[in-house]
Amino acid sequence: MPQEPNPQRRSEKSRTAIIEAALELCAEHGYGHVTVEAIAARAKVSKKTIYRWWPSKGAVVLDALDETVNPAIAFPDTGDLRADLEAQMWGLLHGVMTEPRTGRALTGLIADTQHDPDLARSLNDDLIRPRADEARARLTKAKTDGQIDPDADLDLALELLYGPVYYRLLLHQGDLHTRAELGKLIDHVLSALAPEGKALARSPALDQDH
Amino acid sequence: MPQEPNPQRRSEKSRTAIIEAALELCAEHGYGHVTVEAIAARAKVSKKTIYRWWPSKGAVVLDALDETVNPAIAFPDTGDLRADLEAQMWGLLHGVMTEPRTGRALTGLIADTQHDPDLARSLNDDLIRPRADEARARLTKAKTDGQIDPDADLDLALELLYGPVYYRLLLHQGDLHTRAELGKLIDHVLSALAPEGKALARSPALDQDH
Amino acid sequence: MPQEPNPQRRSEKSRTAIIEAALELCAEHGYGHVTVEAIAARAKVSKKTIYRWWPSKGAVVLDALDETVNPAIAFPDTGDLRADLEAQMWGLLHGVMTEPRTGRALTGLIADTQHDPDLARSLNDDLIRPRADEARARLTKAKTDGQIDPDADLDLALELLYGPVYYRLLLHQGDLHTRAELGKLIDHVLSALAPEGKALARSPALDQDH
Amino acid sequence: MPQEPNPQRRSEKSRTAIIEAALELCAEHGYGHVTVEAIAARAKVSKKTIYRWWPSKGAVVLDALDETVNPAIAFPDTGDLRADLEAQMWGLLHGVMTEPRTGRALTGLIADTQHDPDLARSLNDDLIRPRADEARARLTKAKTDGQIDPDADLDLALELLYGPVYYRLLLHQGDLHTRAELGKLIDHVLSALAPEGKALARSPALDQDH
DNA sequence: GCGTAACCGAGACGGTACGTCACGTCTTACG
DNA sequence: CGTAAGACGTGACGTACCGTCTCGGTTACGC
Repeated sequence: MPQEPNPQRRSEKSRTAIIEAALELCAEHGYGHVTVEAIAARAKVSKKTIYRWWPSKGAVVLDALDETVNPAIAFPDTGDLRADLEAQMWGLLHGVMTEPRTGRALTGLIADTQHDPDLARSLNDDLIRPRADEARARLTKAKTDGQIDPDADLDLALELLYGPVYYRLLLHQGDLHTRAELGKLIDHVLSALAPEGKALARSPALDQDH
Repeated sequence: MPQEPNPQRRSEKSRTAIIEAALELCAEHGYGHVTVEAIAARAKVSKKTIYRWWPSKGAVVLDALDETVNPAIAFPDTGDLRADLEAQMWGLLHGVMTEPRTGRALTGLIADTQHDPDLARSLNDDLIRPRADEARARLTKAKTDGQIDPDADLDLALELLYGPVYYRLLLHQGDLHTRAELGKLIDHVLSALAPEGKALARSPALDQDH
Repeated sequence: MPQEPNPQRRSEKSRTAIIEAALELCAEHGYGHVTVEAIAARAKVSKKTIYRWWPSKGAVVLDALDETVNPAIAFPDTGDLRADLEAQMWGLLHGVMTEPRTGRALTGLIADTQHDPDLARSLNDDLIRPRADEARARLTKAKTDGQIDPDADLDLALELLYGPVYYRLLLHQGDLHTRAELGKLIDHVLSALAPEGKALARSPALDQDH
Repeated sequence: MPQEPNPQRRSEKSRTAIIEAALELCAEHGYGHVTVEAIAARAKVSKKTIYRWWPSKGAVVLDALDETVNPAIAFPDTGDLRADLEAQMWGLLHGVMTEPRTGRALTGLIADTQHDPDLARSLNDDLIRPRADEARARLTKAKTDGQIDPDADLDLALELLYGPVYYRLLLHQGDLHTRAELGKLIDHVLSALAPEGKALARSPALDQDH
């Protein structure tokens, strides 16, 4: 029998210490230089205890992010779609990606998924997709409310919003969007989503700064 | 790559064998499972020879990609901006990212840049930025020709084009854009760039498939 | 050996396999061509396990000799000093130095001490000095018993006995003392140690063979 | 054809620089830590040049010692056998073994002979045996002159003289004989060699210091 | 006195082994 | 039974030297 560990008896103290240690070490040395051995040492925990509950360091960090990051990137619903989008995306940029404890952890985690399909699945299931679903739900609601065109392709819109953000995160790591750039990005996408009557002649978002 | 040692009598045979071995191993086992030892063994070369000319396996793979990938993603100039964009981006998707020898190599390389700033710089300098510069130049030319709005923000446009592509590459790895999706993406961005007189009432790209 | 790590749960099986492998490899290829990697491979043990408990291959071989060699060079006490000396020295020559498993190991070890002071100290403490102490004790007892001159310089005597033996071992490696030569050597030194009344007119040991 | 190097064209400058560098490096780091690469670098010489003329670093050091050491250990002949012996042996101890440039070189060289039979042969042929032959010749002359017993076993005598010296050199490296100890050793051996008429009742050399 | 063949410096090359690191598994003793 | 401690086999790391091998350049012999 593979005899899975009985989660009833799991030590909450150890769990917390491990998650805490993982984030701290990510902040200090960067995800790539964090090792299971170091997490165990920092958390005063046996390596066995880590491997009993998680399959890899990536899974630990994912759990850690899951607990830490949610408040910063929750999707609000104030009725003002543009404000809600900006709030959530700014939370993502400012509350997660530039926070030392979580930013390097997140990019490292995404990096790890390139050679760990299980981790990729977990990351999507636990972190990425739920946010996307929230965002899609918010856009769908706006569509129902008549704030955006009923024919708009919401998935394309989501890619146009989040693609550039992650693109910069992963390929220009230090150089994320400023609040102004973020605003321009959102303006552009939203203007294209606008219902026909309210459509602007052309998207102002692609005007240059002047 | 910053080859400090004066490459006065560098062995071209070894160099080629190393680059070839690196790409083959990426194709077979995935970038993350490639080791310098394996490259050396496959290329029948001493590890020292690899370390003499490259600082890390990432640098080797970068050089390998640089040589292999350029034809597929060169930026054409047929006069038809939309066709040129689609050709280049489809080359990127189809000729690089889904090619076994280069696709896994590229994503793994990007992953590695998350904890190797030198590699990140090299990747940008040698691979990413030159393509972006070509694309920007093509757009600028189109602007000069009056095909796109003189006030258009070309950098934003580039992010809107390439962001979603890399976003999918890195976060939904198996699931890249189809040709149709790519076309829609390009249509959307180009329509927003169109000069004022020719502006469509609203971007057709955000219509759903029907 | 100064085993810093607390040897609480050290694997006896590994320890034995390592020591055994070390001696076998010395016998097969000679100490100088033995490598830690080869010992590890032969003993089916990780290199790390060797380095955990010993600082160098020399230390391993020293431990191995210590366990293997002791019976052959124990100092007997039959009451007959000359016989005891000859027995012990012949054991050293025949039971250690010409045994394939130990002979090449010992000379190689001594060689290594020339550039490893820690090893030199260990070799003296664990192997050389204890034998010298036993021999000195045996001579001291003989002095007490009146078998040798009470004024005799025992340390000089020890050097005269063992010096030539090691001298040949290290400088004429194949060509150790025969039993007859050993007997002559012992006779010479003992005759010089004889108490005054029993002194021979001159040492017969320096007569040539005839 | 193996085309041996033509010694006529050999660069004396390189030869000297190599030998000089070898001894310096022995003095600085100890024979065991000297490498051919370091010798080449120090002597501003190509490795190829070293390997062209010597088969190994041991051979270089042997040549170096051969040139440097001879004056210190030449065997004098003043007519006074005891004085001659003491002079030569003290030269060996003081002029060679405790000299930084030569002492560590010599012991390291002897160490190396334990796993290099060619080097062992060269060392004996070039350095060890010639001295032994000189010593034996001096003793033979003394025998002819009637200063020592015509039946004396000169080879045993040589072993009794030099064995203890090398024994200490190799096994108690820091702790060589003092002049007094050396004198005692010589006295002991010579007294045993004395012709019958002059024989002492017993060897005074084995009396303890008092 | 002038080619030309050898030596020379420089250092790249294929190798072997080094000693270290982290992996993921395991064993032991405690609570 | 979960845990802390940590030894274990595995395998890759990046480095150090080995001894061999081109390279051009320089030197000195022999025609």
